[in-house]
Amino acid sequence: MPNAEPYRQEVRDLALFADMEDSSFEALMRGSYVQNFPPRIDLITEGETPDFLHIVISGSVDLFSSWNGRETSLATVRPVSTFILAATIKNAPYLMSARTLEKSRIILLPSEDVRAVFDTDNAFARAIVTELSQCYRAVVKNTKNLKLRTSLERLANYLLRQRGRTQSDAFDLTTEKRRLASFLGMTPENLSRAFKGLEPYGVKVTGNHIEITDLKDLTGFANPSPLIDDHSS
Amino acid sequence: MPNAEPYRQEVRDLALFADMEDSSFEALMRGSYVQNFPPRIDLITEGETPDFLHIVISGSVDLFSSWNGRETSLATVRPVSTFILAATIKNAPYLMSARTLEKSRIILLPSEDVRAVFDTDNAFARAIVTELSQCYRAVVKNTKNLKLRTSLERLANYLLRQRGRTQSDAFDLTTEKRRLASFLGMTPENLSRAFKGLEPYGVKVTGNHIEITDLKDLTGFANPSPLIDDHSS
DNA sequence: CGTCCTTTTGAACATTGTCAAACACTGTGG
DNA sequence: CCACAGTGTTTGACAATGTTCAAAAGGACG
Repeated sequence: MPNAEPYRQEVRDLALFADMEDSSFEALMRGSYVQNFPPRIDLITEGETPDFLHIVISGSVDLFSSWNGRETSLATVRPVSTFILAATIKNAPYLMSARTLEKSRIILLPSEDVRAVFDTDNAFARAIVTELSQCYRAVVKNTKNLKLRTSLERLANYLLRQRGRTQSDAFDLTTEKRRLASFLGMTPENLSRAFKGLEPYGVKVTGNHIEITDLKDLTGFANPSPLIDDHSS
Repeated sequence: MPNAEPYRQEVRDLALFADMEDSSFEALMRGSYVQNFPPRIDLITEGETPDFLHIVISGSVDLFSSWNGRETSLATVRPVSTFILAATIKNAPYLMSARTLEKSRIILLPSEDVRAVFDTDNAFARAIVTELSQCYRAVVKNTKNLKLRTSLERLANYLLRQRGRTQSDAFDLTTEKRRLASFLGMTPENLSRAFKGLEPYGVKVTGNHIEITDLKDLTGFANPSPLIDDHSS
């Protein structure tokens, strides 16, 4: 397997790796691999023990989970960022499965190396705290979103967030509707109807394309809150 | 306000504080307070900036959140453990509110002190990583519980978890049913009916008292998974 | 063009929430 | 000690929300 050397700088620029000692970073890169995956390839399966910390360089990855024949999408990982840090550090079984959504390039850092560097490099240990805090808070926000809102409200707020990301009232969904439905905690059928249900609030849907024609109205209905929808803090 | 000195050992024994330098621990204890709160007192409100890291010494605390006039219970904190660590470390607004459920004794460590010690004490920084990983994984499990299971299944698994905690087929609920409903993501009325719905699987309810008369049957229905229900790893 | 998959639509159904009322429990003050 | 208020719980009827199943429509791709 090819070494991850060509992507050294991209990795180094991630907040997680930016402040660590050069020697620690070298140690991590030494055992690293890059791999290219086609779409819809399973990368990890929940319940397994973490062999690698994964870094998405290009493409995108779906984190999902199954139980009793049901399946739900929990998050999408986009470049450049890592996933399953907590499992790697604790050396505990994955709680989520991961599969590529599209052709993706992924760096694999052996978990043992990550833990070894965590034990010796204090700056790295602190960067992990920052990263985990962020992840924790993101999941708490997601839980509030699920428990405090109806599916229609979740969709409305999702669209407002996309609007914020793209800085535009018209944009394309970056996600298959099927997966979006799962992510928002509903069935595809229900999502389809939810889009219709937002029409009165100024949402126009044409295939993948969304147009928000009455921002004030939609915002009034969605009532977004920084304590749920802000994805930066 | 009284200093937390009398509870020094209980705090020191927490995994979060066990490995840190003596001098760091002193620095934390120096600025600390203990306070006794009556039941149903608001301790913190979501959106505020974290002044203190809280440690529950006795009693219990409800973590909850509100939006648009709705409210949901997210967790219960029982002795001896801390809460809102992530907000304290990131110095970011609380995502949850907290109130005492019963008469409670709580230690308050000034957030600034906690962050200062985090910056200088490497063992403490690593202990925080362990704690945050655990919290993160707990919330992920909770999300899976919410998204993959019906309310009846969540209740069944909750009862099995209580059975595990008490090591007994007959036990009392430690929580008001009203709050349990909110925690499980349903209304009190729905919970009441859910208890009835579990009767066929060998669950007998008398007020607060639960008796599991057919463990095999209930387990068959609940189908618990370590990747959702195990609250230790 | 045909196949496969996603999306949409309709209808029936299941689950969950809402509202109102009755009931049970707790603690207070007369 | 009892009456009473206040709160939590249960029950019933109903409404809203969400799911399932089936089928049609639309797109992507070999």
